[in-house]
Order: sequence, then structure tokens, then C-alpha cells
Amino acid sequence: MAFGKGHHLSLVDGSAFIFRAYHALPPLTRKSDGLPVGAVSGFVNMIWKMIEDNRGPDAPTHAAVVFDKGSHTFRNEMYDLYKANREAMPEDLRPQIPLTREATRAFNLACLEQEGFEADDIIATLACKARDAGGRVTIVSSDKDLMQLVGDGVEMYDAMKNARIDREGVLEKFGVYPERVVDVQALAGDSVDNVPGAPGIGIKTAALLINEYGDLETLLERAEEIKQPKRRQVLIDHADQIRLSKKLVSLDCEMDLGYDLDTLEVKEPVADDLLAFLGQMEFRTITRRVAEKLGVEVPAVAETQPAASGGLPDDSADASLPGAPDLPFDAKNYTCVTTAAELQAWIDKAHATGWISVDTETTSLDEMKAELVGISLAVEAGHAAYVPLAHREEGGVGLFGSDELAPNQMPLPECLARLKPLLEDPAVLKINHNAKYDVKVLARYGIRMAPIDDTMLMSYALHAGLHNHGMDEVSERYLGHNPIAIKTLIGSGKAQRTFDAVKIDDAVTYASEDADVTLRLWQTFRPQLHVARVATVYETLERPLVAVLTDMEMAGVKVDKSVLSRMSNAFAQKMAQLEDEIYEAAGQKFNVGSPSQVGDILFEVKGLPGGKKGKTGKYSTPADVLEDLATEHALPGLILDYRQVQKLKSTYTDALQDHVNAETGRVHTSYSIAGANTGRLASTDPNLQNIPIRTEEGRRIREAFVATPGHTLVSLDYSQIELRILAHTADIPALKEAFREGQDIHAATASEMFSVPLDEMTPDIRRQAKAINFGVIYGISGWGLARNLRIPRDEAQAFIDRYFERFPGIRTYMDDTIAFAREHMHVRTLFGRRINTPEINAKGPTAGFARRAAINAPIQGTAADIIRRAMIRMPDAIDGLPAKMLLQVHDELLFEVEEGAADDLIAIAKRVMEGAAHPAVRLDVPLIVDAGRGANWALAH
DNA sequence: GTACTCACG
DNA sequence: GACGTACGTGAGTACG
Repeated sequence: MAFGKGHHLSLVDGSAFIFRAYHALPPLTRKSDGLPVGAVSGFVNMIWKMIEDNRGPDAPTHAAVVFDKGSHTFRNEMYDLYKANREAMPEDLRPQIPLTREATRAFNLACLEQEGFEADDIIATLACKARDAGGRVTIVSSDKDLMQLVGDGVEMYDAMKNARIDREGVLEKFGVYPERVVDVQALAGDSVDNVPGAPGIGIKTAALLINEYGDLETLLERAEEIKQPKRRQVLIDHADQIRLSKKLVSLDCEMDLGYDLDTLEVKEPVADDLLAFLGQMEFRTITRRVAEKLGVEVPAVAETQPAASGGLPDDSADASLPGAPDLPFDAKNYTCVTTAAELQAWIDKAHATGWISVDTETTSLDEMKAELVGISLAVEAGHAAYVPLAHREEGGVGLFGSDELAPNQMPLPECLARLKPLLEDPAVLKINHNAKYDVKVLARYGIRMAPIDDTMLMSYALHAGLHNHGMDEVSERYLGHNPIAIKTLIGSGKAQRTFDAVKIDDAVTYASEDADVTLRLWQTFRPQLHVARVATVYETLERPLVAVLTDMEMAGVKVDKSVLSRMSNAFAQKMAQLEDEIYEAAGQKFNVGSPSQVGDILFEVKGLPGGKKGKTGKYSTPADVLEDLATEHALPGLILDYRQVQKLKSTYTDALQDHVNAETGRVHTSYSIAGANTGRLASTDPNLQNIPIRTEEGRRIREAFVATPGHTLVSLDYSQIELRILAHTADIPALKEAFREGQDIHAATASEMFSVPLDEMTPDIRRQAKAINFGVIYGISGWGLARNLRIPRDEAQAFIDRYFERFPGIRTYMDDTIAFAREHMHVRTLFGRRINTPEINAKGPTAGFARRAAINAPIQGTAADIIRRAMIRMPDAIDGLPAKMLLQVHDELLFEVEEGAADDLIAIAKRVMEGAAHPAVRLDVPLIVDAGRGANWALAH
């Protein structure tokens, strides 16, 4: 029967519950692994009490627990500063948030949240629907923002005070009845949510005014009539701000929810599910109570001994973790799926558990070209299946096998048709290792796989700095199992075959194992994310990036081959010319491309000074050495010119042409999310993060990166983001002030250091200060600065001493960071990203490297986190604009946009980037983004 | 496969 | 007191 008269809907404000539980209870941790669970415990007890108290004739027939999701809502679109003064969530509360969702589901209660909306909006929408249908509603919350909903069968219930709030209760609180509550709130504002309201007017005055004039609009229209001059002026001056405030406090009753009230019908908890969850949390008392009430035997909550395996260096001295079940790997449990019925059985299993690990086998590492050969699946550790789809017949012509399909394979379209609903089902989690690869391959077959979890990214969030995160390495380290190497199936080097030439039997063993390993890694890493306090990093900075980068990479950037080709020819000519000059100057022919031959010529034949040999016994000939020599001799300069042209030609004008995709006419790079230790992305095949810009000649390469007709490229980049982060993190008043004032930061540094007034600043002094500023970010050393500035070492050291003297906070930051790293074996970014520092306590030169890396990582990593946050928010922000985000270059984002929409795009993207730290972190310095646009990348910059 | 060099932030 | 270093990447070439 559809929801209506006689029905009673209970809506629980889950987020408020959590915060109350957190603050009401002492910190409590799970015994086995130290996971903070105090708020979860309080939450569970509150829910249980609510269920128990609500048995009887008045019991709700429908119920849901509603949560906030994310912190960025449509209200932030109206008003940047909405809730901007909120404190960041306490670190030990964060990991508990997802657990409260799990708790809700364990109680068999509907768990509701929606991106971009607050819990209050969902509650409002459901309450209005229920009321309109003739039912009763109880909102379990004491939040005053919800009071506007009271009346007509809607009541609030304050679970703490055990008090119901009806229309009269609202009148008591606000001085008006519910329908005028938003008017009062609009005037009074709200310091907690940072709603501005009218300055100097509180609830009392607001209610007085509203009661006198009837409603807010009338009041504002007739503001001139107000007798008190101050009050009158405030209302006239701030009318817009008051109207905005009203919008901010008004709840959205007409959200598009995608489900109706009937789905919220109350169901009894399933004893097994609930007790499993409570057991996992190691809650003994509530477990006993629940078990008794549900009439089942009280399960023993394990006196869990900290597990011996899975050791992870953590803040606590001897943190150790529960791992996945220690089940042997056995290929006997891997099966080959060849019929629809067999495949369906796996799909059913996935629906039953809510998750499935998936791995695709293809013909190429390039996702834009890879053709699907088969798919492996696993739902339970130790068991997996492989669905061969496009293996070719064995023993065809030569090395390449046959063109015929091998027998006993499902037709690819049929398999995909059956898998598509599962892979796109929002209720079933797809677990992958390096999900971006599989998402991209499947996207080309019309499947948008979501939601996903990625064990590679989990490993990265946990173990960045310790090792790489490829499946083989991670499996070996954390499962103690060496998976079959792909090389054994397809060979390597010239004789390498593609996966479709692999025998199906071998593919079953190999591919099933990968799905099995992935599932086991997921089981291993999932609980560790909380213990290492990187669950939020994983959820907010890693996982969401997969879809964003998928779209960017598939979009690609248009590259004009003919531009590159012309430049290539010009470079070839120039190289030939330089070669002649070099031979002439050297007095003999040699391979200019060979550093060892260059060394011999310069330091032996010509007898130039300063030749240093590397570990291979050859002379080293890096650019800075040659530059120094070039002041006295012609040859080194010519070699440098040659090298520059050769680099531009081979790496850029030539190689880049080969990367233009034949079908799209565009270049599709691939970003590795888990490549760089600090949180930066890395771009490969081709690397589009190192396209030349510093020299005029190299910069012209960027002219080949173009917009399609009718479009323009837009580049936005953060100005001095790392120095700003340093100023904030190390808390340097002078630097923060300079950034707030919009000063030239290097000039300001120079002025402070050398006591030179800004208007007397010379380029040379500024240059030296700039070098020091960068040096600080890199973990400065006298030697390094001396080398960079080409000054004596003692002079460089004197600069550094002076810098520390003028900005003592920098020294403190460096010392504190190193001390933290030595104690915890990791450092963190402002957003909690963890970068492990395994060599921080090493001896010898390694120690120096490790110290400098530890100083740099929080700065570089925080900048990386900020642009990640911007990228993740960008698709929603520019939704509706004819624009695409194409590339990321560490502090720059490149877009392609229809010409007419470029201004809108710049305005929006700039706002997203400049506000990207909020609300998680409130920086003491502004983030500034510069924008440029043009028909090609050189012009856009 | 490793070393060297050089492109970027 | 000597040592040997700026942080983070990827790619192309030479060479064993």
C-alpha cells in the first residue's frame, strides 16, 4: 500500500546524531587495532534505543537515517562562505563516518545521502512528501534549521531531552510560527553556519519585526517606516544580504530523490547482519543486548589478539593489523565461464554480496587501443572465474597465431550485455587494481563502470614512499604470494605476443588469480585505511580521481601534426649545421649525442678544466658544467645548442607525432595516480607535463597543441602555490603578509633579507632571494644554493643563515618536520595524505636525501592535494558549459571550450581552484589563479 | 637494463 | 673533518 494516511515516517538526522555521540562520549578505540569507534558506539546505542522506545501502536511504519554528504552543497554556489567557518572534522572522527553508514544498514534502516545537498534538504523533501500524502512525520533532531518544517502532522523529537517539538514549541524558540521561521533566521543570521543575516539583529528583534510587518518581503519593502534609525539603515543597507540569507536557510522541499516513500518501510533488523557488524566493531555490551532482544544466542565477541601479519609503521609504536584470511592460492578453484548461465551465477553472487572484483585482459597497455580479450571476476577470496571472449585459435600462421577465434567462448556482445547492468549498478562495488585502466577499456565498449574501489590507490594511500603499487609487488608484500608473471604467457621484447594469443587454459589461471589477488588485497587494505588514518585521503583525493582522469584522458588534446613536422625539419637542418661547426671546433668527427665521447673531446682532446668522472669512469658533461666552460670556449656552447635541438626534435616534434591517435586525431596521455610519492600525478605515453616552455625555441612546441575550430584553449595556473603553502604551514608572518598584500614574493623576501626597500630592488638581488625561496622548499643546503647561484659556498651559507634569522619559523618547520618523520616514519600533507619516510633514520648521505625529501613532501604534497580537489569538483562545476578539462601540469589545468563560453569557464574554474582547499583546510594566505586563453597552448599561457 | 642528460613543476 | 646533496617526475640516446 502506498504511503498515506495512517502511516508514520520517522526521519533521523544522522549527522547530528554522530556529532552528539562524538562529543558526549570519551574517546573509545577498537581493542584489536586501535580504530577509533567512540562515535560509532554512541550512534549505535542511540539508534538501538530509538528502535526499542518506538515499539507499540505509535511506532513508525517508515523510517530513514539521513546524512550530509560532502561539504560542498548548492548553498556554496550561492554563497562562498556558507559554513566556511566550520572547524575541520576531528581526525579521530573522520574514519567513523563511513562506519555509521554501515551501522545504519546493519540495523536494516534506509541510509540516505545525496551529493550537493545537506541532510536537512533530504529530510525536508521527504517530510513534505509524507505530509502531502496525509501521513505523520517525526523528525528526530533538535536542529533549529529543521523547525521551519513543523506543523500539519510534522513534529520534531529531541532524542537527548526526550521532548517533542510542535508548532507551539517553535513559537517558543523563534517567536514566530514555523512558516515565518526562515524570515526570522534570514534577519538574525547564524554564526554557526556563517549565514550573515542583518548585522546587529538577533532572533528577538527579528521576530518582533516580522510579527509587526507580517513577513520578510513586506518588512524590506517598508523598511523606510521603521522608527529606530539604526535598525532602519541596517535593513536598507543589507537587503540583498538578508534575501541571500533567507535562501541559505530555506530548505529544499523539492529535491529529485530518485526513490519514493514506500521504499522506506520499516524492516526488522536481520540478526546475522547486525550482530556481524557489532562483532566487527567489538561492542560487547550492545551485542549482548541486541542478541537477547532478537532471541539469538549471544555470539562471542572475539578477544582479538593483534594480528601478527600486515605490519604497518604507524603513529602508535606497535600498531598491527588484522589481515585478510590466510587462505592458500589454488588454481583448482579458478573456473572458465563459457555460458550465459555460468556467468549469471557470478552476477547473482555479486548482487548478493554487493561487491565483485573485476579485471580485464586486453591486447594492449594503451587503453585507447586495447581490445578486450577476456574478463575475470571474484566475489570471495580463493575463488575466481575467467570469461574468455576473444582468444584466437592456436597454431595459426607464424608467431602471430590465427585470425580465427578459439572455440568455447561466449560471444563478446552477449557477455557485455549481461555484465553491463552489474558493472553499472550503483549498489554493487567493483573492485579493481588500477581501476582507471579497466574503466577506460570498458568505456570504449559502452560500459561506464561505477562505483569502483581501487586496491592500487589503497596501497598508495597507505604505503606511498615505501614501494611501487603494481599488483605483483603489492601481492608479494601483503599477501605473501607471487602472482604468475605476464611475461611467462606473452613473453617479452621483440617476441612478445598479445594476450589473445594465450591459450585459454593458461589465461584462466592467470586472469582468475589477478581477480582473486585484487579481492584479497581489498579485504586486507580496507580496515588498514582507517588505522593509518588515510581513509579520507583515499575517499576524497584518490578514488574520485579515477572518473575525472578517465574523461580527461579519453578527451585528449588536439595536436597539429603538420606544425610538428615542419619544426622537425627545421631542427634537422639546424642539427646538421651545428654538427659541422662542432667538428670544426673540435678538430675531429665524433658522436655528439654520446656524452662519453663529448667528455673525452672536451677534457682529454681539448684539455678543458673541470672534468669530473661519474661512477662508470666516464666524464660527466651536464649542462651547467658546459655552460661554465662556454664563457671561455666555443665548443661547449655549440654542444649545448646541439643538445637542445636534439632534445626538442627527438622527444617532442618527432615522438609526439607518433602519439597522435589515428581515430581521434588527438593525443591521449595517461596519468598515473599512484606514481609520484608526494601525491602529484605523473603523465606518460606521452608525458605532457614536460612540454617545453622555458626557452623561446622550445616554447613554440606548444603552438602545435591547438583547440578545435570554434573553440579556444584556456589555461589556469596557481601562482606560487608551494611558497604560499610554506608560508601557511611554517607560519611565517612576513611571508603571509606579503601574499595577502599581493606583493612580489621574491622581492619581498629580498627586501626583508637584505634590508633593501622594495622600490630600490634590483633584479639580481631578487634573483638570489628567489633561489633561496625555492631552496627552502627543497630542503636547502649551502652547497645546493652555492651551485645554483654559482657563488662560493660560504657566501651561500651566509644567505641561508640570514634567511633563517629573518624567518625563524622556517627553521622550526624544518626541524619539527624531521623530528615528526623520525618518530612516525612518515610525514603528512595538510589534508592528511601520508608520505612514508623509511630512510629518515638512515646514516650517511642517504640521510640527507631523506631529510630533504621529508621537508619537501608536505609542501609539494599539499599543493598536489589542492589541485586534486579542484579537479574532482570541476566536472560538476562546469557541467552545462561547452568545456572540457584536458590536462593537468601540477599547478595548471588546461581546458578546451567553445569560444563564446571562455569567460564563463574562466570565472567558474578560477573560483573552484582558488577555493579548493576549503572547507577542509583554511589557509592563512589566499590562493591566486592566473588565467590565459588562445588558439594554442603557447598563446593560452 | 643502466647511466646520462634534459624537459617540466 | 670529509663526504656529497638542492624536491618531484618521464623519455630518448648511448652503450655494455
